[in-house]
Amino acid sequence: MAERRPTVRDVARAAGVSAMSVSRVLNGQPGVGPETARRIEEVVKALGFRPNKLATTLRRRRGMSLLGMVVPYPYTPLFTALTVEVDELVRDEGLIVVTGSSDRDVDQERALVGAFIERGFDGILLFSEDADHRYLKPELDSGRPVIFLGSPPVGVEASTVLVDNRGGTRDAVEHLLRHGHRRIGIVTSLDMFPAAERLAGYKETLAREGVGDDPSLIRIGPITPEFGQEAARSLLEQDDPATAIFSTNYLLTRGILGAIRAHGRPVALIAFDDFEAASLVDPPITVVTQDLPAMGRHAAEMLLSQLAGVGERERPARVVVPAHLVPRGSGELPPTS
Amino acid sequence: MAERRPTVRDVARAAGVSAMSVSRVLNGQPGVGPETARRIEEVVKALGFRPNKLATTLRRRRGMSLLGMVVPYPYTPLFTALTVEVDELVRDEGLIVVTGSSDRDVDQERALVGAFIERGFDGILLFSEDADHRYLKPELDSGRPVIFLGSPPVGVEASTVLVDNRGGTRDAVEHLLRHGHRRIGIVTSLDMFPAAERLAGYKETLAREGVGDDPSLIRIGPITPEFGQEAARSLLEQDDPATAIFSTNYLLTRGILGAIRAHGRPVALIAFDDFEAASLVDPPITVVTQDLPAMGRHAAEMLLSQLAGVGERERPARVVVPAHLVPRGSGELPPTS
DNA sequence: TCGAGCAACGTTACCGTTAACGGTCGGTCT
DNA sequence: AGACCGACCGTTAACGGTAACGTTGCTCGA
Repeated sequence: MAERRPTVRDVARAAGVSAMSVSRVLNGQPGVGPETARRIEEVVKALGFRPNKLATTLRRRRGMSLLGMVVPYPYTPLFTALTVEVDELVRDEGLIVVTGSSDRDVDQERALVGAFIERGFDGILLFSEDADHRYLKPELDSGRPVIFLGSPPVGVEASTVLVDNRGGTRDAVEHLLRHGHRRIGIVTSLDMFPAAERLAGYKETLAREGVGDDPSLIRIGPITPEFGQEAARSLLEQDDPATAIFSTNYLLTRGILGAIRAHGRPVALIAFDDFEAASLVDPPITVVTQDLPAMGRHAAEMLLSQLAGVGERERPARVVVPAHLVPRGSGELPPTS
Repeated sequence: MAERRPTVRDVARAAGVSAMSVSRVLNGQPGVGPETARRIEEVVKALGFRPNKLATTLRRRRGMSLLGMVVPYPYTPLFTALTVEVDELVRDEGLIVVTGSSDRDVDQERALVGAFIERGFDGILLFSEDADHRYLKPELDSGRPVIFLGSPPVGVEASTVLVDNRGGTRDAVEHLLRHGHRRIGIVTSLDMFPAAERLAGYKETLAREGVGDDPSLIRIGPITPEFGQEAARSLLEQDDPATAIFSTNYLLTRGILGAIRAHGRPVALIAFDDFEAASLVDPPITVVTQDLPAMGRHAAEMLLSQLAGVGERERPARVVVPAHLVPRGSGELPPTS
């Protein structure tokens, strides 16, 4: 019952040396004779000694070997793919990646970030929906890596990996134009940086192509399937309806799919962000995907580089990864109304 | 640059008291006069002091306030729903839930569990695919809660939340029989406890209903979409083919859906585990769902109860939550061949 | 008036590890 | 021979917080 785990002192006593020699052997430091080292290693094995990471981290002021990823909603394929990618790249350094969800709640997001910091996490990957990150300034100054993913930090400087939201949107809109559409509806929200960027890309592209944006084709609301459904329904049923829909978010897309099905006739659709069901439904959904492996690679690189250069704070980096159009069927439908 | 965060001692000095009084105020312990407490609280706020959880945990020997969930593959809806449920139930206790994936690798699973333990996680939620858990005995003896989800521990005793795999399978098979099927194929694997249970339930039910199981209707292989696809294809194209398919796992289901589509004609299908695309495809997929909120509730209860009764080890509990058949269309198709 | 009792603190020590520093000892160089 | 060196190892004191225990001073009853 409730046995204590052995400590360096226990090992030291059993081996007839000081705790310091044990520590040296464990960390591969010089200054211990081969015979002594051998004896210590034997005792370590015999007692099943494992160093206490809390104590080590407390003493060394770093080294929990934990990376925390904060995502706004529970683990969609998007975040998952990224986590997996980062995980593979940092595993060699002995780093563990864990994920927590803020559930789209800013307070919860801050609480989670704070929890990670308090607990000595070595770095944080942050898909933030917060509109102010100044509370992170002390941490950033202290040199702890916080990498922003998807949207840039507000009020502080930090390394960031963004997606080419405008470019991806431009490709989608041009794709629809090329297939004969002139009335392209967009369903989006404004409270997230990516969504706002995508709306901007939509307007830009239509303007550049001489189509002009019609307010009656724009639906802005909460990021929920319910809003997506209602928005798509009204786009399709209004006077002078949309012949194609561009969705800026997966949750909206889910609602839009329901509306299109209820509508009866197929409607052209391009959705930002790939999702598993996209190729299972009929017709398969044309999507704009973010280059997640690239995002993960950059994020991992930034993290490792900042962890290596302890103390001295690096100049924050910022990269933008491309977004790719993946034609699958739904985006190639001609106008029908 | 690289400023240190304030410590209790800094606070104490600034407030003109001892570190211990600060500690008492922070933990709501008695023994500090109201005026002194007020002054301390002011200084705490002014310095932005936040206690160092590592130091606290090291001293108190518990209290990282972290729960780790280990899942075999990255965050499918199944695990996600459970995490969310647990998260809500333990949040009041100040506990944070994070998730890590073993990526279906037993070594990785053990490494992750070990990492959580070393880092002072207060409890572990384990969706294990390991065939031996004796390595956890010391931890269980020490009183740290490890809750097994989905499959029971092997070689040790620990609290467990299981799903009624046999019951759910029975409902599915009976459902298909009721719709006129006599040749019901099953696609499954054996290396996981739930899959084995589901196969057993399948055989049991067929036997009880006087149909008898035909080896040519059983496909056992790795849990991958590729195998699912190949298995379904052969089930549908062999002599005396299956008229209905029962899938025991989501990854298999994905492959099976592809095979059915390639097959051309609709085929009755019931899949274990719900998934998002299930209601988006045509026809919508009839599934057997696990009662995840109930699982989460039980798991959280077990955890909290074990955390409350520190030291003394509780008798391991075991509960089985029901599985429900959700008819959506694909399971109600009649035999066609 | 003494001291029992308690509130309000401070001191010490410890959690487990390691950085910084010191000491010892055998050997080399001049 | 004495100075000097480096390899090996131990001692001390942190890291940040708090349990356990002391200390102080005050109140209040006998």
